[in-house]
Amino acid sequence: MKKMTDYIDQQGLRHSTQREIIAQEFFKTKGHVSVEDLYDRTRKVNSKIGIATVYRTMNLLQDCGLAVRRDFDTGQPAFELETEQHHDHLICTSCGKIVEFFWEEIEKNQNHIAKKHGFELQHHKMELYGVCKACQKKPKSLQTRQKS
Amino acid sequence: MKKMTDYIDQQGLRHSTQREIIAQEFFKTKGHVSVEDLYDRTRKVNSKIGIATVYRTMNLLQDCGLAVRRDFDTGQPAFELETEQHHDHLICTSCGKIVEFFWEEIEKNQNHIAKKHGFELQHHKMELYGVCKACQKKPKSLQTRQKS
DNA sequence: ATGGGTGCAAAGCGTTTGCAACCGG
DNA sequence: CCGGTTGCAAACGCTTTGCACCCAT
Repeated sequence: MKKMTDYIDQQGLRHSTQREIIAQEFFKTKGHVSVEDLYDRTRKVNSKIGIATVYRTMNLLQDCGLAVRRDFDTGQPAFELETEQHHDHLICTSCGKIVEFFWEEIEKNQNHIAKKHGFELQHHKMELYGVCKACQKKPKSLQTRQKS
Repeated sequence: MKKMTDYIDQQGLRHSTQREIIAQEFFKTKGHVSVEDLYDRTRKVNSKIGIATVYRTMNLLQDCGLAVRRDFDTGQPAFELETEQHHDHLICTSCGKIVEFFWEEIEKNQNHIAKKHGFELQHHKMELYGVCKACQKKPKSLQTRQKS
């Protein structure tokens, strides 16, 4: 929160109630939020907030280094709090649940693979897709709800 | 090619010049093609082909198990020939070049990671982003052209 | 009072779809 | 001839933008 207000000041931007509400709702989130979710939740606080402002604020939060946008194969991007440590994700293809994990071997060896092919590595994306514990209990026929 | 005609017959679908042209152009591709590229190339063969037909044909090719759609963080999806062996990708963030690689450790251990979090693994996605050899020679300022 | 911020609606962009004409079997 | 296929344009879903109005500073 403070990081955002600092950024706003330092960039000569302005504070607004909308930004505060949206940021607050975003910080309240433990895991990952979609724009939709965030929009719905902010509307409960102030029903006049437009979706464009949610998009604009999320872009601002990314610029501050507070939010990261993740594009999983779920149809809609998810925002999470930026953390110091890189991590990857497990995504439930049934309910959309997202779990973070750290895999040391990847972090250690990704550079070798890149170098082997003449690439100078910048970053990577590792996503495991599967069915989470809770969804495994559902009948198979209800376990699908992927992007397409 | 034969696999497609077989599939068309067996599904009671029909053969058409458009499908043949598009499929042929797709098979001609060594690496990865975007819809745009494919559309441009098929138009050189028959300028009346519409983009909707390209989309429809690529969906058909996916249904036959001949094409795979890859959604990299490049802004536009790429289609590649379906292969027996799973592999992952290195993507040049400057020119968009795509290189395939196989990383045994990942294939072997991904299940452990998933199980550890209670997930039943279905598939994964591993992408390394960096700058390819050719692009490393360009001035740094020209090395970016990522999605956003 | 300035000029950035907001809401709304319109515009973008890539992809899909409805429909009438078309054509393969 | 029948029903799948095509091209075109319209519809879509998500995100961005233009603009007049609003409100921090």
